[in-house]
Amino acid sequence: MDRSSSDADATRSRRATITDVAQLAGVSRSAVSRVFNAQGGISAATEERIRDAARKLHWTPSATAIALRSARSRTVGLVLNRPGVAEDGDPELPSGMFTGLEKVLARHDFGLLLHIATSVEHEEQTYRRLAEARRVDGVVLLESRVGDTRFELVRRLGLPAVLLGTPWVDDPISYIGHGPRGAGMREVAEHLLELGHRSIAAVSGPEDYVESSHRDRILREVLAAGGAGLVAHRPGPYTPVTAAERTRAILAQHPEITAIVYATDEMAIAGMATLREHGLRIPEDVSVVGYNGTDIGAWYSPALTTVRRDVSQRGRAAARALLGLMGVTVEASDEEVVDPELVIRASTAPPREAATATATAG
Amino acid sequence: MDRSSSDADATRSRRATITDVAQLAGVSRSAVSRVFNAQGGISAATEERIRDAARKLHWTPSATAIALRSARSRTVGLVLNRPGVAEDGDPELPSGMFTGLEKVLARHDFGLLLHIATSVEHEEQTYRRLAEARRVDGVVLLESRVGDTRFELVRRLGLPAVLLGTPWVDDPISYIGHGPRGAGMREVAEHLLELGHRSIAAVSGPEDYVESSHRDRILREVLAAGGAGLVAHRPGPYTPVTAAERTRAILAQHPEITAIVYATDEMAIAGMATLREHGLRIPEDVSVVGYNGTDIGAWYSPALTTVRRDVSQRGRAAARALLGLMGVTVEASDEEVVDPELVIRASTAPPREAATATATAG
DNA sequence: TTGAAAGCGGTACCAG
DNA sequence: CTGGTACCGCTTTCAA
Repeated sequence: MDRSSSDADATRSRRATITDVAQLAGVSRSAVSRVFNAQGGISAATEERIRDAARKLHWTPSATAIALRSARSRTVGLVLNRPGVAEDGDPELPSGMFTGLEKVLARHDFGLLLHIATSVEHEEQTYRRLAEARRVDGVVLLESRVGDTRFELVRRLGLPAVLLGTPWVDDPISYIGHGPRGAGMREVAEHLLELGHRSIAAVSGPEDYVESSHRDRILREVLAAGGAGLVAHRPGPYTPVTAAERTRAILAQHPEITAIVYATDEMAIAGMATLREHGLRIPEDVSVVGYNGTDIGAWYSPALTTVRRDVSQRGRAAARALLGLMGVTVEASDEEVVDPELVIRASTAPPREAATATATAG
Repeated sequence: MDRSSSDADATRSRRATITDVAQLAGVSRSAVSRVFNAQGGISAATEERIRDAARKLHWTPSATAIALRSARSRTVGLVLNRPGVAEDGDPELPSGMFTGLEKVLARHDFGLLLHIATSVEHEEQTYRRLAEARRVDGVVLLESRVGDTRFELVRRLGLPAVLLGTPWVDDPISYIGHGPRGAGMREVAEHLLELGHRSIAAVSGPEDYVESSHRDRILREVLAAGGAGLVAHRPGPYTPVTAAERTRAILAQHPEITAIVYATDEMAIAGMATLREHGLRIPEDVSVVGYNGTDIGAWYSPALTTVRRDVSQRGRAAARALLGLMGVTVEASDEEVVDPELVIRASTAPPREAATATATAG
């Protein structure tokens, strides 16, 4: 009873269309359409018949037909730019962000179309294609870059867009910025200053990433104001391998540093491994701070001091903003924008000098 | 020259349609269609004019119109089932898999529609919606479960599907299985046996996940054949917190164990933290093995012994299989299916007893 | 080699 | 309150 029947069903029985429903209910297609678009003007009895028919036929309006008719696909595009994927790297996806985005989009019956690009050109090419083929009604832009040409591009394409980050120049694009507080770096700097660190290094993200350079700037400013210095600053891609390499370079040139701030938790972990290879203990010899990332750092030993940010919340905010731009009425959100939070764990401690000084003083 | 012109362009100039192109080229719409579908039967001169016109108008066929006309959306759906997302957990996305999938799909001009469900019911509901609204031409099923009802569901929905995993029962569904070799667990078991371990525990994934139970079974079998025992076996969700909890339970009940095999690298890291809390050294007192995951384990100290699997390759294979099912001719792939590979690092070593025995014997 | 016309599955305007 | 009908943008016979 099973082997062939299901196959046959799938092949034979054409899916029901609005016409089938109308016929079964004995009404016109317009009537069916009205019922399912809550336009009113249909008698209760008729509506009942129509809904019955639809239920019986398992009918749901075709998203494609609606898309054609309304010139809206109810889909949002997201292009992840991951250079290096070509070489089979397995880049981490910003998972929290996805869940945040998807949650809000799904609630409004929007889909999320994911693409992965391997270069800036490839990325822009992808937006262009998505827009021209009208596959999406809008896009979420990730990773704000210095010199970013995407705002201009999406505008030319007539594509509503929201940037998850802060634009590098004053630009009318909608964005979910990193907030006024320096994305948590102020707290990091203050924490290190309080502990007594004066020679600090940063292994940061790509130089042309707005957020990365913003974080560096805040770090540098607050440290300077506190009488300390960012003695070394090594930008680079967000990869553990780079972090290890940068850490080695810093140790070679600035053996005096007592703390290193990494751009991600993964990089911090790779950095700690490198520090250990050099016979340095954490946090006794060098304090280490991570950022964001998974909470895997909590399990590391020593547990990693880091900055936690609610990326999922940011994703939701971006989705709401984008829906608004696309003309969808979104429920007003009472959601607070939460500031990044410094999570102090065991990888930061007073530097040896300070500890000694204190001991001597005491 | 810019402030208003671009805005106006976006608002005013309706996007070009095939009719515009036809008019500009002085031909019929059919002619344009033929040119862009490589159907031949158009003189070189005409084709040239048509292409010129299209270029001038920046015209690209509308994906929605094509979708309606052809009854295919050129989109593949992927529903991630992440219970717990509701509570703001940030589940890791299987990134490598996505890049693998996307790469192949994009090459064939297919999009990847991502959804996130928070329960099995929600997940099935999502497939149903996607199918009924004809938003996708097929779906990729993740995480094969015991008692899985999705195969039956997608069949009923007439939705081509490929399971990334092995079905729990003999089922006609297409799938990219975990291979005959026990997904690398045979190697893990042999490695531990060779080192001399005899009392081994497993902190594995959810009991109703086919792959998890398969891995457990292989582990148990190979260990038994080698005269060792899987003395403790604690399934649970793939989370570090669970891993820590399970590790504590194992230590309490089976202090004699000398090695623990974890379901993921993240879990292994949490487990190692727990072992340390109990004053145990790794690998001197307890050997630890992870699985898959990011390569963050390489930077852990001690570097984590794990099983590496090319998930991106599996993603590509799934995409090719699915495209095939949907009637797309995919280039024959010369890609070898690579077996999971045991990566021996520093977290595994001979157990103390064995080490002593050897020393005594030597 | 090319054009005309009939849809694909809906929506919305206009009558009645 | 309900039905008829002209599209949305493209593909595909069928004729010419």
